[in-house]
Amino acid sequence: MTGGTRDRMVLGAVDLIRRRGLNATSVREVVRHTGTPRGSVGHHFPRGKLQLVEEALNFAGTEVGQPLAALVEAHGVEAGLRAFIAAWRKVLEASAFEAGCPVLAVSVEEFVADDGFPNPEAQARLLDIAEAIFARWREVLVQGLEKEGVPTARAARLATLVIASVEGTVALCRASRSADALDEVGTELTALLAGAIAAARG
Amino acid sequence: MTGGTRDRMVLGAVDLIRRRGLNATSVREVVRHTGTPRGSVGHHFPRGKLQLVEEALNFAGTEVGQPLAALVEAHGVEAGLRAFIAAWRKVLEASAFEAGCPVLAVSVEEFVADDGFPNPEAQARLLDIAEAIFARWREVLVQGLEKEGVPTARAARLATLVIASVEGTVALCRASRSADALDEVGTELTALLAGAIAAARG
DNA sequence: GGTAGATTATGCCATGTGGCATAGTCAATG
DNA sequence: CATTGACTATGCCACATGGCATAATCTACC
Repeated sequence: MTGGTRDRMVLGAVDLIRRRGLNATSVREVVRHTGTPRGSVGHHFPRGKLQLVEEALNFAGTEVGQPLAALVEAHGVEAGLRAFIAAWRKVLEASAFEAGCPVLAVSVEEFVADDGFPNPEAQARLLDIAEAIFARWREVLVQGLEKEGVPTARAARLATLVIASVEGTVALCRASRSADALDEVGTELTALLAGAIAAARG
Repeated sequence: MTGGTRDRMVLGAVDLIRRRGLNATSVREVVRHTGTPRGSVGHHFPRGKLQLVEEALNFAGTEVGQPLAALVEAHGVEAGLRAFIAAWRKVLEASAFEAGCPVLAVSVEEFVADDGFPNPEAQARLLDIAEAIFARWREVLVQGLEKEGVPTARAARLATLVIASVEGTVALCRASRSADALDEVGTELTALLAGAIAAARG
């Protein structure tokens, strides 16, 4: 099933949105980039570009969230944080700092339809998806922290901080074309979580 | 001098990039949006859209950095952090969570020229500017922290964390159309800085 | 008043875009 | 082997975009 035209299109959309952002990613470019038949777009995605982007977002969200959840479950939040950061470093370095997080990209842009106008409904759909993805990632961390004894309110704040700061750091790294910021943020977040867990135990 | 055509264009570009992002912001839209003469674009910005965007970025960067530096200088890092967060909350709430940080937007997109192709040189110029802006903001915090006795290395890490997490949080807030994440992150960052300063004193 | 330079008005161009319609191809099934 | 439905090929549309060229208009300043 993988390798089908449809999947290649979704994958290609993820990759292009990662690099160029939402509006700079054209359906035609996805098609060129993936060597996929142009005429099949309307067949596989009857709702057009919006549907393609929605599926790309959900795919990317799961691709990150699934392993994260498994790792936190198996080895705890701290291991999860390390893996989360390591995964983003890999995305950055493997692309010479040209690729980032597609969910962030969508959160920061406004979807402009083919008529050149923003479409409030479409925009709301995309933001709903982005919000849900971030929420899922966050929830994984919240539960991991609670499992370590961190009180709910604190766990919630820390989880938000982790997601927000890592996403922000990935953007900073793209701007500076360097992973240094990831190291700095990783160090502080690691210590912060360790401290919160230690405090919960004491 | 303020209110001139040129300045209105730069201001308009800042506002549109804030909301729509880099590539969804067209020069023509800036012109429409500001009631500014279309024919003057080439006159005031001979290097075209790229130049407009460059100036918009630098303007936005200074608009944030200047007050931040003044506040940190006058009342310390913790006051600076509070103001930094409050400023972003204002941007978010005043726009119904439709506006964010233009520097972040540029960091996350790839500039695509009018021929439909990305231009490596142009992209590098924009990233250089974004990097410099983030670096300036960060430097303000670093110096503020050092002034409170926080060791250089730690101050650097904390400053990066603050910039990255607030930028990330603004994006999260756009996705969730709520300022809740800003509260959570603000609480944690405030405590973190206070702790680092207290530790430096003790 | 007139003249030079800065500013604006307006139209054109090549090109890209998303969506669609029509027609063609292919594979599985009867 | 024929037929049916999924998939693909290709061209077209209306529209937007950035840049430019030419002409008109303002605005000092002499």
